[in-house]
Amino acid sequence: MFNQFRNKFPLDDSKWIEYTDCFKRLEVPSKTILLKEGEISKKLFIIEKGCIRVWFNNNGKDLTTQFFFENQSVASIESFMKKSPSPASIETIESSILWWISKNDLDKILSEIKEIPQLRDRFIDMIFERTFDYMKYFVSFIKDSPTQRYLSLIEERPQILQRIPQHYIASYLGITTVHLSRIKSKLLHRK
Amino acid sequence: MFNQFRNKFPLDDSKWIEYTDCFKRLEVPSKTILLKEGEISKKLFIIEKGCIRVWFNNNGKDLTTQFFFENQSVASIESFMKKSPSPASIETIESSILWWISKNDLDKILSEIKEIPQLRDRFIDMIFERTFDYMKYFVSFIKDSPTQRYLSLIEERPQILQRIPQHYIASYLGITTVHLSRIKSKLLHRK
DNA sequence: AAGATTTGATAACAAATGTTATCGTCTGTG
DNA sequence: CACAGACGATAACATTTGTTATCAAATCTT
Repeated sequence: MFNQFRNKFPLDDSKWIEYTDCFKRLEVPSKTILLKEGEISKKLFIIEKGCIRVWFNNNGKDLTTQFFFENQSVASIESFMKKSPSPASIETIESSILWWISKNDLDKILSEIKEIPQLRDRFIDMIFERTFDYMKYFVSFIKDSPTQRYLSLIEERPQILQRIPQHYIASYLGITTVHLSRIKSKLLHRK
Repeated sequence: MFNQFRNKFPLDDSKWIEYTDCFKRLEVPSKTILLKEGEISKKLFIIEKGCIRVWFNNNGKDLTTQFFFENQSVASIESFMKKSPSPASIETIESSILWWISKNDLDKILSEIKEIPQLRDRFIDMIFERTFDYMKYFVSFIKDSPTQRYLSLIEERPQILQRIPQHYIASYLGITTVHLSRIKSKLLHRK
């Protein structure tokens, strides 16, 4: 699982083994809740196989804000960094194989690798990228109609359309399943 | 203008003078465009007096995403950091007194102060805070109705209600001025 | 102070989106 | 194989929000 990263990091072997030993394997069925809204996020997950969504509960309706697939890492970042209650839940969509690391272990690793300047800068860049991603989401949500957002999904993240059940996609687009059905049917008949 | 920060930074006097000399004063009337959509952001502004909005042009309609007041700093961050065309414009709302620093000068200062660990960590924290702010905006937009968003504005940022013309507020809430009028009138008559 | 511009309210109508209910299909499980 | 539950389409109706137009008040300019 981690060998793909092995030669990207200038660490000696003993450190490398110490770090990778911090990760534990976890196999779970679909619809497993990995973090519940209100809890404090103490684990960072990496997906070996499967997919995961992050969602908010709003008066019983759920609102999905992100999907994650193989090789991506998932946590409720704000909760994870600040030890505050998570505003969102994290849940598997398919049955999945995951690896997780505790916040304690990750903190230790991060404080050590921050001394390596190129990794430190890389880390800062990553945080910026995350910020810019949120900006993009935000702007698209308030600028574009649901139809436009659906079309961009088709263009930019076809994997979502293929693997994710439609009611989660509707929730991701911020609309009801009924409305998503209407959008699809309109697009079909116009062609 | 900068003396309020003087004792927060462990810099010797010559460095302090060198750094503050990088800032230039600028006095502008209202509705001055400081950065145009599509341009590359090369200046970071700090507001001594006045207020500023950041907005996107979407098919002629504008969509305001942020307001800034006294003592806040403003730039199209993504454009500023990555030297990419800015997706947003920056414009004064009131006539304003500003201080600005060029990206070159700021980069020089940042690379120097990053060597001071506590400032470096502070800088990383600031970036995280910015990320969390965007998350909050984003979530509120997709979770709450315009009426709820308007009520939160009253609660959390009354300054905006007092100083900002209503059509910019409507644009900030993602609705038309007509609809904002309706919301206000409904709230009034219900009380 | 007169006229122009900006700002905000309101009404009438149109378009987008939500709600509820029904039905058919698919899929997994016993 | 049968059946329950999940998933998706569609219709009818309700609600929200946008569009266009008009008017009044406030503010700015000269």
